[in-house]
Amino acid sequence: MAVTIRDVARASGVHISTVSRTFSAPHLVNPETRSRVLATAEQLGYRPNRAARALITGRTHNIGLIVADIANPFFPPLIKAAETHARRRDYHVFVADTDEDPIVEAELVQALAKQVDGILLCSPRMSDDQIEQLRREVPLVVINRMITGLPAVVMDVGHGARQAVRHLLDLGHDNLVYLAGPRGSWTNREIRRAAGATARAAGAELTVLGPHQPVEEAGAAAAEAVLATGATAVLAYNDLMAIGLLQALQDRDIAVPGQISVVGIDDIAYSGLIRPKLTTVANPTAAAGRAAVDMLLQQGDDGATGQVTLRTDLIIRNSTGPGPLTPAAATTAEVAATVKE
Amino acid sequence: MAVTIRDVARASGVHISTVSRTFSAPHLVNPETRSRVLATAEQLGYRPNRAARALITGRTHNIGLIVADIANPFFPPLIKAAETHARRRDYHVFVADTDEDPIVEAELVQALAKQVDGILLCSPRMSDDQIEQLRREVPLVVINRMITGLPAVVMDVGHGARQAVRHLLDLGHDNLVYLAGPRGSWTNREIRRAAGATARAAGAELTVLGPHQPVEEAGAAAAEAVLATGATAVLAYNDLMAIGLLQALQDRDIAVPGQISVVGIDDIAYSGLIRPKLTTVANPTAAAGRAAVDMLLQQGDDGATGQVTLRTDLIIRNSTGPGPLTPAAATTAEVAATVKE
DNA sequence: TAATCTGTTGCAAACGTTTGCCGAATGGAG
DNA sequence: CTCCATTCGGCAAACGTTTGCAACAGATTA
Repeated sequence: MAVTIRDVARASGVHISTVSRTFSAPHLVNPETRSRVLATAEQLGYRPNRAARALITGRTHNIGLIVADIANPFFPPLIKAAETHARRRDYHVFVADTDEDPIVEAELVQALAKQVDGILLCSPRMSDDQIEQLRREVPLVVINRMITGLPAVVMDVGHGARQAVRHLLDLGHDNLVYLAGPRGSWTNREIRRAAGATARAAGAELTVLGPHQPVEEAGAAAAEAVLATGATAVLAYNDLMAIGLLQALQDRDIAVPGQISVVGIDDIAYSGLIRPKLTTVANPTAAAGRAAVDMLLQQGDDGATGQVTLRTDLIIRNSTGPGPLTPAAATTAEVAATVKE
Repeated sequence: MAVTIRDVARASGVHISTVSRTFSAPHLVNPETRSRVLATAEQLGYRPNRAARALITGRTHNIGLIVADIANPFFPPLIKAAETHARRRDYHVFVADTDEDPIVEAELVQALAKQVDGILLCSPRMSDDQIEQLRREVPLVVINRMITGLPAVVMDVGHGARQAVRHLLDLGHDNLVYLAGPRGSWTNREIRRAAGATARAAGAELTVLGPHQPVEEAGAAAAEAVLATGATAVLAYNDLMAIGLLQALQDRDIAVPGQISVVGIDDIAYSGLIRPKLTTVANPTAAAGRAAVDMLLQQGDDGATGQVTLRTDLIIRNSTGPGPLTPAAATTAEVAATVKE
């Protein structure tokens, strides 16, 4: 059915090995022969069979990308960047969705292992042990999680979280809530730690509510609990939860930022589109995707297991405002000016 | 390095063909032998090599999914549903992004062809001819485009567009704008035709502005042109453009729906989160993804090339309101009640 | 008792490539 | 004219499976 290397060889009067070399080691074949082979190949519509090639070379030229939830707007920009970047290097990308389930996660890595040259693991929910185990079956790069000895690309969410809390403190809030993300999330632990430390250092209170699934519904559902704490400012694990919370507060006629300030994390596409515009911590997800691909593809050469950290930054918009400790005159903008380091 | 069928055979004292059959045709091997083989396989951590299997069976158990823009919020729910559904049937999914470029699109199909059992083509921008050409190289299912003779899953956007226009007419608008989508989009043509016909039948005016890239920026950029037409209601190719327009109007202090009504299409996740909440046409994208996968996997059996049409429906929210022809008393809700067929 | 059938297993070819090895042809140096 | 180096292309084995065919044993039938 399909046209193979053998057809091209026959049609151009050379041995199949010459055809093979024309494609995989052109410098080893006479320019004249080469162009003749190339011509007939083109004419016959020949395309190398990657499966066959993979069988003998051991390199598939495919990579896997495993994320918790494709529909979570945090991921698509990362997926897009990784795919485009990989393709530019002649790699194709399997994308798979674990639905936030660590078991599915592990199964997926194993199922994909034989079919790819490596796997990008985004925000994995597995245990460190499990991940280290899997790393022995297939090259891995972890995104958004730090595991010693494992190549990783992380966003320095701690930095962003500190900025966010300091921003709230400067605005005159001293009773804060952290709306926690899913169990098993490294990012969640980092934020929690950074936010907690920053609040404590300033003598402010920070209540942790959670864990929650990182979705709107969870943010909305947490509204009652948030109000019950009496806090005047909330930092959410991600924008989705922050937006859910915003909606729920709006439904209860609670003014944001008038009565409560809300900060998200991620800066997903539409956090600037809702009203009030969401103050949030911007993550360079596209850059992370590209960096992870590069890391994965270089991994074969030397066993160097770098860890790249990308900077995150607070973006002050309209969902945060003065708290109870602020002189009434101070505006958000004035206070915002002081937070810049 | 990796453990192969041969290792399992040696370790369990049988021929490799018996091991192979244990996995691919269990009924052909003695239950006793089978369990012994299974046990050693498990113990050795054997996993069949899909590339090798593909080489001889011709079936890769992979499918390709090609979309115009992963980061466009219309696609992720479709991708997610398709991937999950495919995996449940033991298929893995390559996802690729064409960046709205028909040339990249064609290249991708060819590059993926040898590596998959079929390809899902989402909202392709290629010409019909090109697609029919490619269909000869690899099984194809087209999503969001109707081409005679080709298996397809389409959303009946015409239906939704008619509903939307009728809704606007009923509200008392008689000067409408259609903010067109990208050149080469079947969906765009369908909407345009349906909206045009419906408006014309009612003696209303419908100006078409475009083509545009299906992104927010394009919607925002079109604001001036929209105002210049003097229209009081706008139907946009998709929610993204509608939202962009909404923002731009807001920036110019033009009230929505007070002065201009806006309708989107797609009902992406956040069209209900922005203010005013966007009136839009809901597309069953997840169902489309699943249907397309089913279609692709059944295609091998009989050459039956079905075409599935999924229903779309207008969702009335707050971005549409009474137009110049409406008695001041009529409220959106009242008018809305009349549009239901 | 012989013939036939059924169930289980081994044998070997095949899938489409890549690649180490070897021989042939060519060309320049001595 | 001989020798050596270099360039080029063919040969065949290998990658990890699947699968048609044949062999064999035991059971069933005539």
